[in-house]
Amino acid sequence: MPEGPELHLASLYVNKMCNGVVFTGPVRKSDVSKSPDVPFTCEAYRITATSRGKEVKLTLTPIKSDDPKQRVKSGHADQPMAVVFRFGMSGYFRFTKEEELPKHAHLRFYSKEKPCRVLSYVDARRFGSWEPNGTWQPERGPCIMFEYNSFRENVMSHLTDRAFDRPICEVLLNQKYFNGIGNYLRAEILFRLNIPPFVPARTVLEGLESQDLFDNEKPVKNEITDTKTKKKRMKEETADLLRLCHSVPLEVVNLGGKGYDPEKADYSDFEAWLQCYYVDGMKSLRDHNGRTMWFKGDPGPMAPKDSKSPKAKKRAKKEDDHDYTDKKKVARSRSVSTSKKKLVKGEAMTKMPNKEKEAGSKKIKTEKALREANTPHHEKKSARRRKSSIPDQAACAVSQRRSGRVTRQSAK
DNA sequence: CGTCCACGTCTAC
DNA sequence: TAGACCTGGACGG
Repeated sequence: MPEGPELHLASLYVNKMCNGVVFTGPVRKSDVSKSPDVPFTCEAYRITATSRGKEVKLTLTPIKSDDPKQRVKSGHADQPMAVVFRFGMSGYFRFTKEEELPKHAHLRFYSKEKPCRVLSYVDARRFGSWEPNGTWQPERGPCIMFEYNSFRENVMSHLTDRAFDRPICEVLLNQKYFNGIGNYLRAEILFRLNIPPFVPARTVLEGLESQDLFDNEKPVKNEITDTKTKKKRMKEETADLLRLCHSVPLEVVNLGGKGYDPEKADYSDFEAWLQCYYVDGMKSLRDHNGRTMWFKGDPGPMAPKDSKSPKAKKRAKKEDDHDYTDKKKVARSRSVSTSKKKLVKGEAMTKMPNKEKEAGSKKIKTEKALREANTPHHEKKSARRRKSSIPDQAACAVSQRRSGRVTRQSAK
């Protein structure tokens, strides 16, 4: 679940679910986990969470006894402890009844209630980790979402760093500067600005301001500028890559309780939100680190020539189950049409929308028809159909839109 | 059944 | 710049 927005949503989930809940006893770890034990035991404590970029910190706070003379049991904590988590590729938190512990619940905090409940850190692949008495990793930069000004300043004041010699799409994954950006966010952000992914990062960034005067909450006040200037500013504003590194992730947070790989119920909203990542019609290439970069149009001068682009094989959207919201699914009225934007006309190849399988969808027809109308039909990809899980219409339409398989240009 | 792919770091050659 | 570290879902045969 893991890019900045998901980590933040995880912190909101913990605060909401654990608000008012009293936890007790030791923190327990699964036998299979290689992460450290969390040496914290307490008769009564509370749990709160905060996030920063791609990390979440839980704070375990002992509750003082009413009885001032009651001593803290030996071996029991009387001071707060922080535990910092990184989610790897599949981490998330869940708060469940003890008998409903999720599979792969590797670290567990037990409530004091009668039938107790458990806050679990769940991580199927175990790439995630936690650190008792931890602090935010010092090598990671300021949070792209909640430390926007310092994030910006940190990037702009280090443009001479050799790190910026690399293609912008690869630099966006460098957590020293872009703490919170991950693979789907880099694709969405560059797509919004139509920036070729394999252009030298410094070229794209130099020229931007260290300070975003047009900051969020303060929409340029008392500034008497002529319309022209204003327009220009607006333009720059919307075209500012660093600003999008802040605002695009916040859009995901605002979708409410989900993000990548969330509960199936709400997942369709996230899918509908994606404009490029895994979307039919978009191209993809493996970057120099072997990560799939999704984009549209020109790859840019530093594109891995050689290369291996992703196998044109399977793609699938999983939809498991972790939703940080309680909201029951409301009828998804998301209109497909609104979510869809202009379709790209067939690019040189690589991926084209695939044809849909006759199987389920039917309402999709329209969309598809539209797309084909604008798309040169020279393609033939085998389309693989991703199961998308969401049964209702919008969902179908959405999944249809993005389910295509891609066909990589062959590798010669 | 087997292959490929996945929201991310880490560290070893 | 490669693996290593893991599980599991979607596909292909």
